[in-house]
Amino acid sequence: MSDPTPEKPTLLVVDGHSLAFRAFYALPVDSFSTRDGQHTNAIHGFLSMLLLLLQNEKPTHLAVAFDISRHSFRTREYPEYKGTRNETPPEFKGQVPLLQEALQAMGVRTLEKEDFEADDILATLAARGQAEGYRVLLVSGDRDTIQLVNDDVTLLYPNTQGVSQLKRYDVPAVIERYGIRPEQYPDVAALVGESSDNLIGISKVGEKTAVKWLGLYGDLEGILAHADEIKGVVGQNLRDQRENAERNRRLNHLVRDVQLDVGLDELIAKPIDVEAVRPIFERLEFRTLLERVTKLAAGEAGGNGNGGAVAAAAPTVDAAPAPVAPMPRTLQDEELAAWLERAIVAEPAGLGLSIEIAGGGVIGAGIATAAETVYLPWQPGRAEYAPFEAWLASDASKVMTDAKPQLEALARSELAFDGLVLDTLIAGWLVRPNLQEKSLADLVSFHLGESVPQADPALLVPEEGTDAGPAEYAWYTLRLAPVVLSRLSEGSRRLLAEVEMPLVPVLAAMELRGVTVDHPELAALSAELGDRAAGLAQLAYAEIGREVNLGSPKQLQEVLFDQLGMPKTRATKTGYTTDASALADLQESNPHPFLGYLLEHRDATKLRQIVESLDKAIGADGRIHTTYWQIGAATGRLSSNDPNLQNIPIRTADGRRIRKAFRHGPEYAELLTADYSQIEMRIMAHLSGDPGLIEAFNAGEDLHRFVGARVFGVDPADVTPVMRTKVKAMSYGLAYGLSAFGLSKQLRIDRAEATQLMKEYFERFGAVRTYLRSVVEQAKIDGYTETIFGRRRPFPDLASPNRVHRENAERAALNSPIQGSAADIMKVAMRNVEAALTQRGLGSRMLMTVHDELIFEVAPGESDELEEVVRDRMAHAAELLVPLDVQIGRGSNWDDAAH
DNA sequence: TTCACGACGTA
DNA sequence: CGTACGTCGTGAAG
Repeated sequence: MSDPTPEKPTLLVVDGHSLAFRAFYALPVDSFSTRDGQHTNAIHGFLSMLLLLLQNEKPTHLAVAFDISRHSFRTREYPEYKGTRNETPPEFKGQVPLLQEALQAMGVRTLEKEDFEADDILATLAARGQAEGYRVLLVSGDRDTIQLVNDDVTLLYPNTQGVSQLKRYDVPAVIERYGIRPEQYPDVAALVGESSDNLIGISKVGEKTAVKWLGLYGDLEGILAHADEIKGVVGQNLRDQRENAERNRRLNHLVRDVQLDVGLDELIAKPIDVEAVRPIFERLEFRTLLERVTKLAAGEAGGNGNGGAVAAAAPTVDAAPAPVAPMPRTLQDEELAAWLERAIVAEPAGLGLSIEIAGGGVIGAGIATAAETVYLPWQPGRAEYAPFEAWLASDASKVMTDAKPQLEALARSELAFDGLVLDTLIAGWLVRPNLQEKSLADLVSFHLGESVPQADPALLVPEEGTDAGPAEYAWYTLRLAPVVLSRLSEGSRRLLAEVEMPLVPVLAAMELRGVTVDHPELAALSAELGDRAAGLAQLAYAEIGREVNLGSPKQLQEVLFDQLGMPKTRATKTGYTTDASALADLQESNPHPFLGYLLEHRDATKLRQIVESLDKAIGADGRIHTTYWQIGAATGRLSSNDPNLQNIPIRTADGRRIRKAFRHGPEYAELLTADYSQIEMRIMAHLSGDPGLIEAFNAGEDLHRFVGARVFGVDPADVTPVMRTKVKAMSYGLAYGLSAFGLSKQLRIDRAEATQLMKEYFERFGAVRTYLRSVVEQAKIDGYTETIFGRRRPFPDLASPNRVHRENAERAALNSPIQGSAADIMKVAMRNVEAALTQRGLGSRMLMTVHDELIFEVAPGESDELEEVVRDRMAHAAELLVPLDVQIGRGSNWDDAAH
């Protein structure tokens, strides 16, 4: 392709900050840190990329440019410039000086200039290099550098994800991809705006319009000169907002004559002195990179293009392009059967599979081995796909990404399915439960350092036929499998295989079943709550003599603090809180009827919202089908959405009326609910091994009464309700990292009493305190916490120098093994209950889960057997030092079935 | 139309 | 200055 002109020297200039930042997001921060906790992913990614560039491009001259600060002449002209950028992540910040140190050791010149950005240095060196007869290669992640491309200057631009696969932009490439010449790019960007720089363009003007105008009028100046001729809303917007475009154009113009106190001859690329590099690389624990440097220095660089042993997302340049999915073939009948037979042998760990869905049903499927892919445009009743259907139904191993919706589509299309051995989305979540990767594309980007082909959003004129289809998805899924699995601990792999994967079809079945909800009941309740809210609003208005929007915290603040002159409450980002507890405090200190009406109005409208959204979610079958998000919570819990069935009110009588609308279907006899009682406290007892707490559970009497008796030194019979309440709040608060301050606030007691209460508690249950401390200590050593079942959750912020961040992380770390173990136990229970119901051939079905509760639809005559099975499977989902107590209730609706 | 925020429902 | 979620309406930005 690009044939380096041998007689010209090559000047390579890299935008250090932007590439390091790309690398930071491309590589897993968890996988790249030193024993003493220094994050190194950005440094590693950057250097890995640089080494490949050195190897492949063989530059004769080399420099890396950095920004000195966020401030430059641009921010002086326009303070909002780049103002939307978030705070630099702390994990990234410390890496830049280390990177500079490493570059220095490698003999690479770094450049920076007060008041300018790195891209201005690139522009300046590009101009100089061209003038002095160099071939110039620029590496930058900032699109503004496109303007620098010309016959002698080529831009290497990272993909949307990371620093792998640098795209090579020479003049033809820019024209092909963007439809304009490089020097026209800033005009387009000025019109369109650049949100990442906080530069607002002309409203309604996108890239297509901008390119069209450039074709008509040549450049921005010409466009503005003819602004009067442009019709319609966009023309008016252009005339109204031309200052935006003019300002953007001034700001995105790169300065090409920055005063740099360095000559090009000082940028000569020197051979790397391995011994000079060794100390810093060893400090960064870069073994593989040191080997690569050694090889490069020894001139052995060649063959091994992608640096095989690099742990993750090995950056590649043109010489080692990312693998491309094989062209899918379409097979039928015997040919399909034969292919499947061979494929199963070729991929003993399973074939990649991706189901194509439309209208809820199956319309196609992609199947992949490492070397081949097949696409099947499936339709019901087509005999030519019988071998595929047989394979689907068999227990032959399948690897999928986000299998659940696909399993549901298969079920709707009446295709039997078995053999799911791995869902890479779930596996990826176990690697990084704090959830960055929510899709196949995210996984491919993170774990493979590649991007799934898709219409490039940066394209001014979209290409056609570049989108990946089911066959490609299946192929990427298959390639992800070993990489993701290799990043899991043994315990996590077991959790995946034995808990998470078996749960996928269980959740799919629950979602398909849904739950019957009574529409007339909800409609009546909604109307009643609506009337009540309206009445309360009128009463509230009367109190203040005007109408405000009671749902607007902003307007409420005016009423409370300006009009009524109440004392200021806790500060929020945008003013002062008007939340329920603050209003209750105000009611005590400054009683006013308005406050009461407001609180009641809030209750009524909130409930009405919930009722309305539930009502809207009732399907044609009279049932609500939620979606459980298996990777929804970092602790391991499930989340429920669309609608969320895990936050249905229960605490108030009106709230419980909503639960009364949850019914059993007509073929069923009743609902059954089963919940773990005090599961988190039991897990605390187990994990801490506290003899007192264990005794409390084994004694089988009321836990809080037992604990209260110990704490207050009285007989269990003499524990008063007040004492019980205090102890209960204390016990539950412990698992959340509650402080004496928080406890005093919640119980409305003074600090001293709260402190005393905690002291007494820990004197009687000392192992609990020891355990809670040890969780955080161990997490600081390991960087993660672990549940009873081996589920891990990393806590990078435990090392944060920011006290607020660090203490937040400490509380979360404290809670994680407890909440997470409870989630593990419930998942095991669900797997086992579902299996038992199937095995016994019961008609009763599991419908819902709410963290520590399961809800079933009971088939006629099965009540007792179901209760027995459910109780048994839930109670024995885990063997702890204390028994797991399961409370079961039955009734014709969810509320009646509770307790 | 999209987004951040405050508020609030559950475990 | 108590963990984990999802959803709603508002108001500002687009």
